[in-house]
Amino acid sequence: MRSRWPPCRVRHHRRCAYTARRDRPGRRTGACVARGYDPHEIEPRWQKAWDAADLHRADEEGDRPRFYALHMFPYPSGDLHMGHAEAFSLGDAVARYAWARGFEVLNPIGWDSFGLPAENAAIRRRAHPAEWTYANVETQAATMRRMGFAFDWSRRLHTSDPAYYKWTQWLFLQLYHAGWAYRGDASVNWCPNDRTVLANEQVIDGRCERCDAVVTKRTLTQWFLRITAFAERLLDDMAQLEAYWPDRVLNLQRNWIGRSEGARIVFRIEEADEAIVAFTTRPDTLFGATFFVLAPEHPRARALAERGGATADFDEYLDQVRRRTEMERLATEGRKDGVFLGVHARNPVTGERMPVYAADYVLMEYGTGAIMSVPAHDQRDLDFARAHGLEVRVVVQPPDTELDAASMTEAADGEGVLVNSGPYDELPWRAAKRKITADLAERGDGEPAVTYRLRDWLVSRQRFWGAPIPVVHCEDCGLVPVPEADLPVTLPERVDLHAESVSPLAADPDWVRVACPSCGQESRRDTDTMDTFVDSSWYYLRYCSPDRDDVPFDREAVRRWLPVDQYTGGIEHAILHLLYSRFVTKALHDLGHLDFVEPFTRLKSQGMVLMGGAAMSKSRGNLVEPRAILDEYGADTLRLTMLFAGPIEDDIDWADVSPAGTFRWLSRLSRLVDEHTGSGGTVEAGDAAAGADLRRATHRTIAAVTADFEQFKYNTAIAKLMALANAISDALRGGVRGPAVQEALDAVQVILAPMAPHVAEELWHRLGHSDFVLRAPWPTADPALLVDERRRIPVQVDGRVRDAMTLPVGASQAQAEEMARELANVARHLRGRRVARVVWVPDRLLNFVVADD
RNA sequence: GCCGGGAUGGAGGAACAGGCAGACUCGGCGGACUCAAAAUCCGCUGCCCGCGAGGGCGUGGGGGUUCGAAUCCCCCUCCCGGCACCA
Repeated sequence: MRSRWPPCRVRHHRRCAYTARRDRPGRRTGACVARGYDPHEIEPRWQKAWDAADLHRADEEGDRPRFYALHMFPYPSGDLHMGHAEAFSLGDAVARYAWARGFEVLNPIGWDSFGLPAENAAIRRRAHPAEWTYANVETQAATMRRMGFAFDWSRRLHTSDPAYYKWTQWLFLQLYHAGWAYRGDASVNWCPNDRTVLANEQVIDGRCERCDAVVTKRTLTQWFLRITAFAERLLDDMAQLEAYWPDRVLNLQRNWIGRSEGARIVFRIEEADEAIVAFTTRPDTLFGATFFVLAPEHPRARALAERGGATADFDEYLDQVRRRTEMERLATEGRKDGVFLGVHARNPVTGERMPVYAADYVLMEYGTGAIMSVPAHDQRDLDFARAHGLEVRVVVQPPDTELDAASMTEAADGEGVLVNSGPYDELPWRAAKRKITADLAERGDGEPAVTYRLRDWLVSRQRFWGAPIPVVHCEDCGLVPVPEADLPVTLPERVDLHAESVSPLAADPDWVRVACPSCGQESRRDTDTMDTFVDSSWYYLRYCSPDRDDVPFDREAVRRWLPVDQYTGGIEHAILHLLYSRFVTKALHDLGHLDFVEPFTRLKSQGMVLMGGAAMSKSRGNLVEPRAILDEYGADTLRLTMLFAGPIEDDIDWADVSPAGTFRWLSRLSRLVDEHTGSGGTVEAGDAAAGADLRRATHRTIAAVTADFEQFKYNTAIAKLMALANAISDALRGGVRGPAVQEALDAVQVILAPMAPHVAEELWHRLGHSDFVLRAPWPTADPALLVDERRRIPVQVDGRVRDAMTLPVGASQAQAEEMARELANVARHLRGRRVARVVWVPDRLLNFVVADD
């Protein structure tokens, strides 16, 4: 059907909403009818030009200062989502700003391309995981190019490439040789659905982080990395991150590491010639310990039960406990169960015999797996004592309440003064802690100790799509690491992912069979692959020299670029990825491979992108995809909308923002430039004072916006650019022409370029420049233009603003008062009242304080 | 329970370091242009009283410090994030 409207005359893309509207009249129109602003023409054109000039390649030579801008690399699960769009918009703004500030910038990109989703997709599609993975990588790469991100594509990497995971395996062997990778039995988290073990960090509320299945415990022999050996340094080195990382992230890591100070105390078992060590943070309550509890999995528990004649009870309890899921275990909180082992531990200070129990409220993984129980001062112990009829004895008297041991239901776990504690009576609890610990140490019955909540990092995965653990199991030689020369241990090209009983690699006998590197006899490869967080724990090093096949990273290049100057990424990686990377960096440092101990000097985390208050998802029907926005408005609008929405660390609700509004502004800016360049000549035809006002506005904006960029406050930076654009518009309307306008528009483009690079580039060229805007130096504010000649001073009477006056800067109080008293409204409020005092804040405010008498 | 962060117009948010609360944007209302619509441009837009000049109230609630508090102090409510049978 032929439209009765004339066709849009403006040269623009067919997706322009004007056209779309004619085709589909019911459709709510976007703003895309702007004369002169056609992102669908501008954006590809400049992307091509940048590529042709190799503009974003990081130069290894040259003597400009270097800046490593890194954004967390994506996992290729389909196309980029809105979260990626925001995150990379931030990362790209950081990188482009660094360029403008004169740095040589490294802004690389790659993919975290190993992982379980590829395997699940492969099972559904009966294809190799690589197929799905690399197809998604290409999709994401294409969208990134449309977004116009200034990546150095020549350094692109994928963790699933053998050329990369060869060095992930090298890293594993480095840790192994240093004794920081070990195989151990442990009660581990097992996801029955994904049929693999999980790291502690991947279990959320007793469920699998990935698939939400209820996690159970299994005792298996697995590979661990000894991150706990670095716990103290992971805490201590936060000192150097404090000013540069979000407090929130450091706080999360501190919580996660969970350092607690206390003592290890030795308790001798009455009926056996042995001693069990317990960890406590409250050695001051030792006189109140009335029983003793072991974790059911404690290595000595069964032997003690045997000695106490409680074997049957113990076995039954252990069996019951083992069948519990984590969730069931937690559900027993408050109604403690456990079993008496028939033996007694001697309290080293009171000499009393304390019954020994096994109960699963004591965890084998924490402390020593054994505790002294002080029911009066620990809620869990009190619950247990009440359930089992055990004695409660108050030994720390809190300052404000009277405790009754017989009836108390809430343990007093706070401060107080010692009672019922022999020689320690009347000591404040903190002093008693130190004293009792010291006395025990002197007698050999204990020592000060620190325990961490952090566990060693479980890295074995019984999955296919990951880096194989480069170890051979030989009957004679035991564990034999694969020699470095034989790396990488590559994945088999064909794989059956449907094997139910064993992991995919174990199901491939040809792959498993290998000659022992040590003795040559037929042996078996380790069939586990590594947690993908191992892959991502060192990728920032690989970007320095991604093509080297003889070393994981070129030491000189690492020296040139690292540590990362500015790392950006999602808060969801506050613990896992960031903690692992910090650990690996420290380990490689200690092994002499790096000369720094923290990989990321500065960190900024962006918030999430929501839609209607909820996470976007296809099933929820609130999914907005970057491509849709790109199609309608282009990359600059999408990027700028994200950055304008609010502080970058806050969540964005897409329902609250307006890409149409952003698009309108870019169109307006574009028209402003055209209006200026078409206004003819560079003659200052306008009012000289108005021109000077515009120049002051320009320089004030430069100064303020620069401060904003330094603090990642892009939302306010954009607001200030908008305000300057309004000022330019007013100036043009007021007849101002020429250099003042040119200067203002130039500044806007250079400042806008990190956030909306295509339109800034286009307008920069329309303004008469021939080189790329990326090569233009960041504008500097002229201090002389930051000072006002006159200022508007509010006048208050008794703290309430009654009027305002304009005074020259530096005016005296006398001048100000004189002028203020003549203001009609001020005079009115002062009439008949006595001025008791005048507050004069030079160049800011005048306040008459009146006395009513 | 412990640790951390919040609460400002209809919405997102702004306010250096205690000094005109609400920048900038979205939305809304009115006007110009148009046969009409879109787009564009101009103006208004915290609430209440008032024709107006102007006045009162106002940054989750209550108290305090101060000439002056969104901002500092104390108490409280609610929201978000993390940790949590961790001895």
